[in-house]
Amino acid sequence: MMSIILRQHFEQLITLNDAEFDYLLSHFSFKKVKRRRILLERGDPVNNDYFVLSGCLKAYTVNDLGKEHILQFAFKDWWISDYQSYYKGTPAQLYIDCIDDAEVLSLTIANREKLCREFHKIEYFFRKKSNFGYIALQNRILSLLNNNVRERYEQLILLYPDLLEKVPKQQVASYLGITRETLSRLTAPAK
Amino acid sequence: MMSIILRQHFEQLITLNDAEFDYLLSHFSFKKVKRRRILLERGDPVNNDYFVLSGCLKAYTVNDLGKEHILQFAFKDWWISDYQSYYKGTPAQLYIDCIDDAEVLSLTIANREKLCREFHKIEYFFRKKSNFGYIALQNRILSLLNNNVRERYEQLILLYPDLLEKVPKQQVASYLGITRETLSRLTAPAK
DNA sequence: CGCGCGATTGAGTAATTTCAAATCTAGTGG
DNA sequence: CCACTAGATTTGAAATTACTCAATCGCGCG
Repeated sequence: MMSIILRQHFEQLITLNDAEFDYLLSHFSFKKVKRRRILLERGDPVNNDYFVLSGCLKAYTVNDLGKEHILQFAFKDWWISDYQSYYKGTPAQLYIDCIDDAEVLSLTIANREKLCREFHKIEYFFRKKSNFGYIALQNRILSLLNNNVRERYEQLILLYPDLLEKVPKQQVASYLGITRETLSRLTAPAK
Repeated sequence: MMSIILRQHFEQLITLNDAEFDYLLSHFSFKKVKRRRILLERGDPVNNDYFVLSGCLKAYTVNDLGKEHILQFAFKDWWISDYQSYYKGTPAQLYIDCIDDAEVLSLTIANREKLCREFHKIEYFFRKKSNFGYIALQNRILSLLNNNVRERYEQLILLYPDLLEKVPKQQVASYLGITRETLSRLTAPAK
């Protein structure tokens, strides 16, 4: 079953015996999502954090002018949600769409907290995951502050070499905070 | 003593009796830092996470052209470090300077992990802190992606109304990812 | 075949940076 | 108390970068 992906994911940081993993898994629910389906819309209650088994998703905002800005992508082994609203119980600020047919395991905030209470090592796991996430976001901020558009693009491709195969260029542009035209000119042959 | 600040900080999320708090506190060391002193330089080993009791610090990078980009400020009740290097044990990428005479409590990574191992509720505390930090960084990224310079500035002042009293404007500009000249023109009387 | 989406290209425009110089301010020493 | 200085801020003008708008191209899917 696909749940082996979740188990391996947890076992990168902690060890679980079969009974523990089964118990853990029982707190998730499995879901298939089709390409272009919307998983979450602004204003919705944010009931779940999604662990991606396969496929590809994006979380983004839409501004007054209707422009999308992508906060994160999520592929196999990644988590995605509107965390602000998930943790605080407020309505979603973000949208989450399926870019490519996906399978996810969703975890409610209540179940997450329950697991953390019941198992010290799961609390440890999520602390570490959050630490790594924090570091990744700091690096993204530094990249936005320090680097020009070309450098940001090159760093991104270095970090995720197969991103362009998974995601349309205009969405990469949106993630970088530039227009699709500017990205297109970046990758165009040096005039 | 100043340590009451630390206790209240922890007690926002968990409860500690006197013995527990004393034990916790014994894992920190107190330090005074003078204005303009450098607490951490690129290449240093990152031994500590700093909890600020008073004063003001900044964490920043310096690029090839010698330009500073401020990743975070830290005032009373905040934590500051080069987390990537702190958690991974690699040499510092960031600088940390004292903007205003400060008192801090420092916590080594070994002591942090020890406390988390020994007290489930401290693990809980740091998980929650990391979650909140993650959310704050996501919001900063969204602000960088979604908003123009004026909007970013206005949001920042809304979020930290007394920032300008604590920090020179050029450092606010550096935090926003713009030049001091641009910030100056923002705040200039509408021509 | 044709539609729709994504990507590219060109031209003009807007925002921000760069560089240079002038001004202001707080703290220091005489 | 005043003059001096270093740091911080402001202002101006030119250069650069990215954006907007518009048109075109390409391609896969139904």
